[in-house]
Amino acid sequence: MEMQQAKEKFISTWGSLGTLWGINKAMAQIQALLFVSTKPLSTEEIMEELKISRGNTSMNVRQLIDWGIVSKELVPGERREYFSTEKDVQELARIIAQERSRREIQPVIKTLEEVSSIKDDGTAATKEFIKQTKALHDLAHTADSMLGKLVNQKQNWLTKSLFKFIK
Amino acid sequence: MEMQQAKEKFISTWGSLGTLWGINKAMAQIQALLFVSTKPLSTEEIMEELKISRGNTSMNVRQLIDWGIVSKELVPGERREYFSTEKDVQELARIIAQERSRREIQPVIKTLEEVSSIKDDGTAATKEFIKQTKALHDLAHTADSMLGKLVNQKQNWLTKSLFKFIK
DNA sequence: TTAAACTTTCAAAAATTATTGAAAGTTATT
DNA sequence: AATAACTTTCAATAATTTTTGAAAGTTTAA
Repeated sequence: MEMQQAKEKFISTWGSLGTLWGINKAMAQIQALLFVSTKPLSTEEIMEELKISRGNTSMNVRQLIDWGIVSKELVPGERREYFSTEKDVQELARIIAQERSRREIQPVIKTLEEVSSIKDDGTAATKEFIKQTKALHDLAHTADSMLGKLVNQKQNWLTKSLFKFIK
Repeated sequence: MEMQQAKEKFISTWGSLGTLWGINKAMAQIQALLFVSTKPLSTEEIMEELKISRGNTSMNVRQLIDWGIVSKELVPGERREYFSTEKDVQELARIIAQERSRREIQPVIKTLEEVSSIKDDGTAATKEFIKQTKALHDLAHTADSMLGKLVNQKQNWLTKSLFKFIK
């Protein structure tokens, strides 16, 4: 495979994987592009490479910044803004896990807590509802704490935890 | 909060959470409905409760069966089919993790392996590309193996691994 | 202060994804 | 074999999400 072809394949695969970590295609592709770039890129260059509009580029870059995985680079003497992404995969994974937890998992845990706390009126239906939503709440809470622990270990968290697990 | 209200809130929250585990709203809602039901439900009952069409119900139930989290229950002497979902949250989580890995993560790992194996032509761009995609491949591979290990522990896998980790 | 170089916003359009409902298919019963 | 009771399929439609592009906004420099 040629470099150009490999690059396109990588960007497109990473883009379609966006759903896995809850972001849209363009956002994931911009991140992918920056991730394999040797230097920060301008809006113009991103538009050009990915064949997307200025508006789309602007909005998605802003979102990536909001997620904390892309930052502005100011080149002295240059007017335009350049962007680069976190290059360390472990750090990247940490940030993504942390953000997904905060944005999606935690609100759901709150809802589960709420609905599992309704008054038990003694009917089988209510008993089942409380039992099952409580179980889900416990699981979600446990999984989220685990993620939290992992995520707070800056260095080699994944490898370390895998090692501990296998042991 | 009243039972009916709590149930609706639970089903709707679980439905919107569908994206988190990569399935659509109706599919997640059907699963949620079955999850808190005291008995298996027929297509008719699902349609009624969720206000969705017969076709939609049929297709999504079939997909849930395909995922391995819903099964047909045959009631003796009855013509119609009844459906129920896996009621154990840990088992449910295991199945979901396993399926997502198989359907989405593993194909991506394969692509990462492929694109990171291109010939190094000595340019900085190619070197960076290989380095970064290799790092991503390693991370994805490690994370997926970890998931695999967890997922193969039938009993209390999450709690166990959390315990080990904290230790 | 004005103009140039850039970024952001957002309503409209396009693309994608989900849903419907009726027809076709299947299975069990008489 | 015919009918009834169900399930599945799929083309059409609806809903949702993404993308565009041009106008508005901002910043820097002359």
